[in-house]
Amino acid sequence: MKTAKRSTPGSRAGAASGAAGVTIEAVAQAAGVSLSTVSRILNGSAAVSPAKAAAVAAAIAALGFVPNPMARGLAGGRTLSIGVITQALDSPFYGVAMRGIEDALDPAGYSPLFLSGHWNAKAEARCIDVLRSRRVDGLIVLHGRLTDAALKACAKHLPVVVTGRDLRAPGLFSLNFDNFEGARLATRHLIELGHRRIAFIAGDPAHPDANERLRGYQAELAAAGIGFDPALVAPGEFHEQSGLLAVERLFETRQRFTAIFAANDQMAVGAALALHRRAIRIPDDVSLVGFDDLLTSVYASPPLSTVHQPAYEQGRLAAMALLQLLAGNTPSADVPAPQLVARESSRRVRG
Amino acid sequence: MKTAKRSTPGSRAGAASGAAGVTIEAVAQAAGVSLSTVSRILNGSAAVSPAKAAAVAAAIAALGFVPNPMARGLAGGRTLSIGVITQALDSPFYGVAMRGIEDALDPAGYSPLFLSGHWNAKAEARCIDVLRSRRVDGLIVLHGRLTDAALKACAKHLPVVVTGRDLRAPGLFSLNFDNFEGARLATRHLIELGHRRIAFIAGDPAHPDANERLRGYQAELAAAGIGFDPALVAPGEFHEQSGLLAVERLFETRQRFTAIFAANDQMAVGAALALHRRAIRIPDDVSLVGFDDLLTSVYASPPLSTVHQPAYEQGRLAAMALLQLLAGNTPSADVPAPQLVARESSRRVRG
DNA sequence: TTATAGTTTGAAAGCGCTTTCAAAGCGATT
DNA sequence: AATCGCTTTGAAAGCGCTTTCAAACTATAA
Repeated sequence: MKTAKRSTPGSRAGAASGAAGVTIEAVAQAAGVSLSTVSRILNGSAAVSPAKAAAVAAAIAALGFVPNPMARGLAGGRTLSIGVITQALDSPFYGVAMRGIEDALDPAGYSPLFLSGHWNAKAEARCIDVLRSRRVDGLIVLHGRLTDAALKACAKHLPVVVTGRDLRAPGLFSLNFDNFEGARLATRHLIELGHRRIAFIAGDPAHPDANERLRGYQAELAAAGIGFDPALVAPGEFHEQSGLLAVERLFETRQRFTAIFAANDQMAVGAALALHRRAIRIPDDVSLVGFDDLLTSVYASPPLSTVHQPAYEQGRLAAMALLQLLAGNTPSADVPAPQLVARESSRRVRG
Repeated sequence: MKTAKRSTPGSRAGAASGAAGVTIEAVAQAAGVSLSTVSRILNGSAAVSPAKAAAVAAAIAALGFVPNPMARGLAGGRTLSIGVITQALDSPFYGVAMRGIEDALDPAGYSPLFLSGHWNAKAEARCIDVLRSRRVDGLIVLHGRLTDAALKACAKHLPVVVTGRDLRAPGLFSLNFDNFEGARLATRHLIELGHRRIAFIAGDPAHPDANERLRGYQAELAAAGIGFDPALVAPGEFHEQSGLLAVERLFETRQRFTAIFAANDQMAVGAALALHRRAIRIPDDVSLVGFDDLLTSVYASPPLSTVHQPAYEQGRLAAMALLQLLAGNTPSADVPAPQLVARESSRRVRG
């Protein structure tokens, strides 16, 4: 069978649809030019007479030729695939970013290759090895745990775009969201509603975003002349369970507060459940504000007031920046500023 | 630079970590055997003397050799990559299945290649073309919209595993979940709690699962001697908004019911919001049961009673079945039976 | 008209691997 | 000791493409 296939190169049993199996050689033959000329047209790597270019274009269209990414990769050309290191495939936040990446890459003919780093620098390093062995043309790292130095080193071989930090290096572009300002917005919202005792559920301190959000909370409190009370800050880990536990802890230590600001929506949801369990009504008894604006937050009961973080846009912008890098341009990207989305989980404090 | 690289094949500027750039030739040289022998050992494609095998293994370890998937793919061997057609990268349900796939594939050395079909047969067909041009070794289709015939045709070239249907063909394995039984379980749960007027929020009728769930609801009603009232069935489309709208419609048409069974959790969440808006308490005034058991359902307020669907397991089993197919075995897989998870959104009907 | 520089083109090498093919090795058989 | 059949091994072809190199043009200047 293999033998048969080899002896009749054209007989690839035509793909279901499309026409995998059509090689560059077939195109060259059909167009009456050499193999190299076709390649040059494909890659725009050298000038070719308009006449031949037209003939080749026609042949490509007629035969439905699609270049084989494997062969391209092997030969040292582009593979048209982009490695993406995400943290978890089922993350409600990164999932949306992944969709943004896919949508931006697709029209350019690139395919993303997603690997999970599991919030773990070692795993991410492994991902990079796999991705490089697969000859990806570029790399997008979504909020990686890798050190800046490791990322810079990687960028020496491969264009890299990273989200969640500010880093500038050759072949490296970074995209960040203003978490500090976002947290100020959330806190200000609560203050404007008359709240003075605002509890804060912090995120994983290993995560720079978490610290920025805490800083924003403190800064806005200070700006409003409200003293910062460390007892009102409950540690969390960015997942639902930790939000629930944080609220439990707040009650156990007998804190008094009229509002809670959770450093992300997942913890806010956990917090909401803790309140629900104690028959504390949102927003009548306690106002609740989250951060991220996950898809699900719109349909929480009540719908969650939160700071919108443009996950889709971040993914899309990261991909577009990488495309720019690949094209040899200097990318630029305007990550939308944080915006408060006031829904039904926050209201004026009861006088 | 290119020239320099080529003229000194070994000088690949050593990868950051690992050692991409070590070729099979280097291994052969180090082990004092021929290139083909190394390949044979790598693929187990022929008997090799133990002495040489040991020498090669040692050389591989010493050099940190990792086969180049591109070259393998080109040469007609395996690429160690598996195409996965999912519906949306940010789906709370498929995301978990994707994680299951990743976890099962990783230890076997395979990498998944995720593409979204957007619930659309045409898009899926395109995905298959891309995947085949990338020479994936196998295909996993998560609840595809492709016809059975298209899938079977595809399986002629490539091992295929598909979820969400029952289909048997050479090179094709399918995995299904018992939606009918799951819906019976949910309905029975409500009936056992004393509910007689149970509204049903249906899913997208284009989706076989949706119809199975409706059938299950009807069957269990019949089994309990409760007449089926079509007016109690509100159409939905499997997303939150449609769940909310469905409840609105139920109220507009002045239906009376003490419980709602939504064909998935996302619609249940939408329904919960609609009830919340009307100050109808769950479960005190109306019981609510969903289907799927999404991660987020545990933290809904109140936590949602639902039918657990093993998304992670389905992903994992699909991947393992494909691995079996690849190994030339006949796969088998036991998708766990549906299980009702009674949480706090359902309770005994008020006498 | 002929030499000169620039442009377009094709042949061929090579990317790293798998696989065929035939040669070599080896023990068993007569 | 010579032969047969089996297993192990290496050389070489080829997967589909990119890229170098040099040949073949073309236009321009002398």
